[in-house]
Parts: sequence; structure tokens; C-alpha cells
Amino acid sequence: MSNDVRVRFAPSPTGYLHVGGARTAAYNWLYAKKTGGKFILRIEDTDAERSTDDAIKGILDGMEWLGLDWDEGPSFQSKNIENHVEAAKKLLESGDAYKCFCTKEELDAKREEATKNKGDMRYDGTCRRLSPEQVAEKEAQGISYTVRLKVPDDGGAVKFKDEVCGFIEKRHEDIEDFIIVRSNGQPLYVLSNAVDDINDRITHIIRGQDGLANTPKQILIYNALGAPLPVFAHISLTLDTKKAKISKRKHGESVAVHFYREHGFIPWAFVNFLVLLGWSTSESQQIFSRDELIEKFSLGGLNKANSVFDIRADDPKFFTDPKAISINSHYIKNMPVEELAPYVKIEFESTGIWDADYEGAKKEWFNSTIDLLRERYHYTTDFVTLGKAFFSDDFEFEEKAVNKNLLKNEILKTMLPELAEKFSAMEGFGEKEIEDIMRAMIEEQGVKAGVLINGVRTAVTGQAVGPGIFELLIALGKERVVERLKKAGALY
RNA sequence: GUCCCCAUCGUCUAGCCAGGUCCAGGACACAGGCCUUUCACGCCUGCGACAGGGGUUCGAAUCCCCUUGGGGACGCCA
Repeated sequence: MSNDVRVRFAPSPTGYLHVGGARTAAYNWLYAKKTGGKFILRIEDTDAERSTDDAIKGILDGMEWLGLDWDEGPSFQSKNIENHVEAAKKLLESGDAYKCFCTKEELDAKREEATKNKGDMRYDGTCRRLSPEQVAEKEAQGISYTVRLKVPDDGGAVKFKDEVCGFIEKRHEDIEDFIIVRSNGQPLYVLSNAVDDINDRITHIIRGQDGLANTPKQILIYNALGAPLPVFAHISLTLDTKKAKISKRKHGESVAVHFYREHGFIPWAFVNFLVLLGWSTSESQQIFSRDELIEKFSLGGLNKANSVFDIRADDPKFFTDPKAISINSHYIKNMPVEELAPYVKIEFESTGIWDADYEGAKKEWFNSTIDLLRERYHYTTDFVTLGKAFFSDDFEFEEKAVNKNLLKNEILKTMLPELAEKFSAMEGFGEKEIEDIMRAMIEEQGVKAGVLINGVRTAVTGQAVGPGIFELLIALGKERVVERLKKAGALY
């Protein structure tokens, strides 16, 4: 592969980074990594009305969190406006563009008319037919004008090969003379975007299929400007369960990257999930390490058909696409504990139960405890919710668990404190010894094993579920176990 | 309305370009089972799709056409 591949992600900062954008960014990033090329981040902030600094920060934060690092930028499109205007001037001089004096009102009226008659809504070319004298006259009158690209009327077509959509052909007659500069002199997206891509020497444009309709127009601009064409790859769109394009407006937080960060996702797990939405290997492999994904990624694996992001926003069990959860859960269970620990640390810090010793004297204990717990967790946040009792004395007793495992068995009211005594008298706190003591007590009192075991679990963790009891007690430590068992009587 | 794109299990998809090995494979979800002190994990089994119709062919999920369905673009937004 050639080393001068240059790809870009060019979001407009009108809101947080959403899953669709992140997915597009990920494909670009992957392609750059794969080819040893450069990944450029360009913020298309020319819509001053809608662009905000918060959104810029949100996008940058989201990209960083996902680990999608860029090689150049972020550059801001608003800084390049001169270049765009310059390009338009060139186009005007070469005769590839012309001035249009039609007012917005006239245009709106014509469009409305066309809508009413169910006709063509495209520009009718009125000003294209103006003679130089007429143009001069209108200019002399001080009438403001937009600049339109003069689409060839030679009966030809724009033809190009898209890496995912295949060969595409659009007849010139089907493209209207589109506006490239507003009447106030400000360039428009089709122009700005193309000129920036030319200036940034972008070789591969990997973007959503919603950009497909713009492509023939932009190719016309490239051609008129004499710039070499990049390779295009228009990726499928991400739809919601009703098959509509996902948007911030409609779906709110559940499509925001930061939402997943807040809900305890491992960033790479989320990238892994996102990439699979419209891309696959011929083996349908599901889990990829970073290096493996980079190695196996190719534009050819991109699916043409749109894919559905199965947001289950209203489903109490899932809250988002079950597959995303499943992949996250897989990473939590299988990634090296040392790599998981930093993510758990973040949760601890924000909950205020982080202990610096977890990275020092208690590091071994901390790592082995999260290793013990992670088997049944899906999110990093689970460590501070479901797992809180292992790290803090300030934990909740679940009512259901207390009812089922403690209150139903009156005998535990005395057995538990008794067990505390026995544990307390132990020299160490080994698994074998703990089991022997508990088994003996079960025998002695003639209760079912599960009664004591589940009762102890609830008494020391407040929950009805969790790791195997012996491992659990060791993880908790003798001191905490004895203390909590002693207090168990008070729960009745 | 005009132009463009797409179409395999509920969801993500493999297979399609180079037709037979596909009564269609994997993953998630779901159901059942095993394991088990709980809940998970893990393992096993099951449920479940080539949108419809025409062609071409000895043979079509794969090629062609039509229909239907879905999506996108059509803005002096990006």
C-alpha cells in the first residue's frame, strides 16, 4: 500500500459526537492505520449559527475517549474561507461558474410551484442564459448575486467508481447548476468541503451515503479546478429500529458517544461494536484487538446495505443495542485485568471510594477482586454499584435479598453471629478452613447448605447474587466478614 | 414529484463479483438443558432468513428484468 494515503473525518460541530459519526471516524482511522497513511480531523464549522465550542469539545473528547487519534488537525474550516472564495473566483474566470441574480424569493416561489405541480424542483438556469451585457447591467445596478457552477450540457455524465457502491453514473442533465457561493459572498458546503479536501490532499473520502448525492457535484468542482480525484467510499448509513437515519434530534442521548462512556463501556469495545455495524470479515469474526482490526480492515468488507442500530431505549433489560452490551461484557470478562483496572479506577474516583493503595500496597488484592467480580458484570459501572460492598462499608442491602435469604430463615439470626465468632477465632482465613467451618455448622444445625451460604452472602454483601461464597469471603477479608456477620442480627 | 442507492434469520452479518460443495454458515437476542450454594460465566440443543414474480441455465441466494418495500439527496444547512 502506498504511504501517502490521507483520509479525514470532517464533522460539523452542531452537537455531541454520535454513533454514526464515530463509526465513520473509525473507518477512516482504520484505513489510515491500515495503510500507514494520515488521518486528518477537520471541523466544518462554517455554519456559525449552529456551531458551538461545546460541540467542538464534545467531538474531540469523544474521539479521544474512543482512542481514534488523528495525525493532523483539528483544523477549522472557518479559517479557510478565503481559499474557497478564491476557488470560486477561479471558476468564474474560467467560465465554469456564473453569477446568478435570482433572489431567494423568486427561487422559493419556483420551488413551491414545482412542488405543487409535482415537477422538477431544480434550478431552471435563468441566469445561465444571461448575456455579458445583461450581467454587467445587473451588476451596475448593484444587484447581489450567488455563484452557480455551470454544469456541462453536453449530454455527458459524471462517472466514478465508488469503493462500496460500485460504478456510479450521473447524467449532467440530472444535475442542476448548484450554488457554490451565497449572495453575501460566503461559500457553501459543496464548495468548501471539496476545496478543503483538495488543499488537504485527501486521497480517500470515506463518508456516509448521504454524501453520495453531492459527489457528482464535487467531482465537477474537482474537474473544473483541475484537481486529481480522490477515491470515494460511501459507507452505509446507520438507521434506527424504524429504519430512519439516526439523529441527535430524535434519539437524544442514546446515540451520543458520551452516553456509552457514562454507562460503563470500554472504549475499544464500543469501537469494535460500531465497526461491525456495516463491516465484516468473510469469517464474520466478532471480537478484534486493535492490531487485529487494523490488520483485517479493508474497504471491501463494507456492506452496501444500511444497518440498524438496535437501540432498545425503552427496554428495561437492554437500554441499547444488545450486541453492544454483549461485546462490552466480553471485553470486561476477557481483557487483561491490568488493562481493565484503570477503567474501574475511573468509576471509583467518581464515586469517591478510590483508595490510592489500590495501585500500591493493595494492588494485588484490588486486581484479584475485580477479576473475581467481572465474570458477572457488563459495564465498568457495575463495580461501584453491584460490587460496592467489596470496596466500601457504605453499601445497600437489597430488600428482596434480605427477605429471601435472611428473614425467611429465623435460625440465621443466631447462626450468623455465631459464625462470626468462629471466623474470628481462626488463625488465618483460608478457603479450605472457611468451608470446613461452614460445612460443620450446616451439619450441626441440620440446615440446608444453601440456607447458610445464601444467608451469609446477603449478610456480607447485601445481595442475593455474587461470586462463590468461599472466594467471596476471602476477597472481602476476615475483618469485614466478621464485622458484618456480627451485625446480621440487627437486620431482623 | 425528480434523481440516486439498497434488499439473506428479530438485529449485525457470511455466501453473491468468478451459478452447483447452501434443504443457506456465524454472532447477538430468545427458548430449553447441563454445570451449580445464588446469580452469572461456560458448554450443548432448539427457534429463526434468501421480499414477490418472471426469465437465463441441466442447475440461481448468487446473473438479467419487472414489481414491492426501505433509505438517501433534491437549502443562498453542513
